[in-house]
Amino acid sequence: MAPSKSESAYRLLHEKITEGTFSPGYRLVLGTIAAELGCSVVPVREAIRRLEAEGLVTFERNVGAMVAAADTTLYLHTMQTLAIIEGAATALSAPFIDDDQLAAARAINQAMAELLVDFDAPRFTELNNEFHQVLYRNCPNPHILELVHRGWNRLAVMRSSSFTHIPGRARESVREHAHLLDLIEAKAPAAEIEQAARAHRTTTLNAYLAAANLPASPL
Amino acid sequence: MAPSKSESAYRLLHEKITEGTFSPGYRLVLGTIAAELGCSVVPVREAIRRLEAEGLVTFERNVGAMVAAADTTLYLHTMQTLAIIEGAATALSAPFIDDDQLAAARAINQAMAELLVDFDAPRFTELNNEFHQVLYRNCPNPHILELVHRGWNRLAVMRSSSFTHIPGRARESVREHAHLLDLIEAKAPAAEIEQAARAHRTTTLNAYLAAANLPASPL
DNA sequence: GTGTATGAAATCGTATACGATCTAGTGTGA
DNA sequence: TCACACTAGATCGTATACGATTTCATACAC
Repeated sequence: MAPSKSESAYRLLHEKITEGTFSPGYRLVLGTIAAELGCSVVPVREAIRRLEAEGLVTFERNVGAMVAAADTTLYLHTMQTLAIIEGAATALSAPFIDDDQLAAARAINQAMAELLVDFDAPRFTELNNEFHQVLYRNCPNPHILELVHRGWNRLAVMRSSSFTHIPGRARESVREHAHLLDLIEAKAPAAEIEQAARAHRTTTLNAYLAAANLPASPL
Repeated sequence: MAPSKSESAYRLLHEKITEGTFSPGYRLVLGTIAAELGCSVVPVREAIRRLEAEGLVTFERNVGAMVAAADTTLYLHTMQTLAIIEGAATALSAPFIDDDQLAAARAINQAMAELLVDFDAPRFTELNNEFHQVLYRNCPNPHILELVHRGWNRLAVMRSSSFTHIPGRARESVREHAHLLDLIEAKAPAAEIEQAARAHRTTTLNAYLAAANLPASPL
C-alpha cells in the first residue's frame, strides 16, 4: 500500500535534512512543505513532531520549525553520546559478525586506505559510514541500534555545515579500524572491543575539544 | 501562556502511561482521548506521534495506537541500554556532585536501608529513583541525560505490570549504592565510576536473564 | 535618531467534516 | 462445520477553514 502522507512527509524531510539539502537553521514552513508534497498541513505537522522527538528539528510554539541548529557544544555532546552508544553497539555486535562481513569490512577499510593518497573527503566519509555499519549492524539489542542511528543522523545534519576534517585523522582512523577488526576476529572480550570502538570516536572528539580549548572527555 | 492542546495531550498521556494508569497494551483511541481532553483529534494525534518516537507507544496505520507492549525481551533490552547510558551519565556527572548532593544521596540510601527490615517495594522503588537521579542529574551532556530519562520512562511503563523484585537484590542494591558514593566522594577515575554504575544495573539485568535461561549480558 | 504604536501579512493551532480502512459479526454455500 | 463474502460500526487519515499569534515594516511621537 502507498505510504500515508504523514509517512511520506516524514521520510522526505528526514532525507532532506540528513542529506544536507536543508541546512541547520533552515525554516520548515508548514504550508510550503505541504504544497511541495501536495498534501495539507496536518500530516506535515505530524512528521515534524516526529523529527523533533529525534532531535533533527526544533519547534517553537506559534513560530514554527527549523532544522536543528549546529552549534559546537551540541555537536560535541552528540559525538560524546555516540561514542558511548556505538562503542557498546559494536561490542555487542562483534560475536555475531561472520567471516563474510569481516572480509567486507576489511575491503572497505582498504578502499579508505587507498583514498588517503588522493584524499576525497565525501567519499571517505561515505566509506566510513559503511564500515561502521558493518560493525554494529548485528547488535542484538534494537534499542541500542536505534540510538546509534539517531546519533549518526544528528551528526550528519551538523557535520555537513560546520565541521571540517582534522589533519592526519583519516590515516589514524584507518589504522584504528584495522585494529578493531583484529580484535573482533580474535574474539577479544566485549569490554576490550567496546573500549577500542569508543576510543576510536573519542579521539576525534578530543581533537575537536582541544581545538576549542576545552578539556578532554573523561570517558 | 496556557500550554497548547497538543502539549497538554502529550503531558497527560505521558503521565498516565508512566504512572501506570494506562497499562501496556492499552488502546489509545483518538476520539476518546480527544473527548476526555475536550479537544479535537488533531492535537491528540500529534501527541501520540511524539510518544511513539520516545518508545512509549506503538502506532499502526489505520489501526491505532496502544501503550507499548511489555514483553520480556523488550524489557531486558531496555535495561541493557539503560545500564550503558546511565553508567556513562553517572560517571560524567560525578565530578559535579557537591557535598550537599552527596549527603542527600547518602540520606536516601540510608532510608532505603531502613526499609529493608519491613520491606515496602513501591516506596523502595521511589527512593531508588530519587537516589539515581541525584547521581546522574549533574551530567553536563544533555543528550545523555535525555536518553537516561527516556530509558527510565520505558522501564516504568513495563515494570509496573510484569516484573517483580528479585530476592535479596534490595540489600545488595543498598550496598552497591554505598560503594558508588564512596567512589564519587573519593574522586575515583571516570572509568571506574562508570563501571560500578553500569554493573549495579547489569547485575539486576543478569539476574533476570538467568531466570529466563538466557546468557548474561557481555557488557 | 530612537523608541514606540499600528496594521498587514505570514504563519501557526485546532475544530470540523468526510472519505478510507479496518474489525467483527452475520449469513450463505459447500 | 468450515470457509468465505458481505455489511455495519468503529476508527483512522487528511483536507479545509478560520481564529490566534507572531513578525515585520511603516508611521508617528519625542
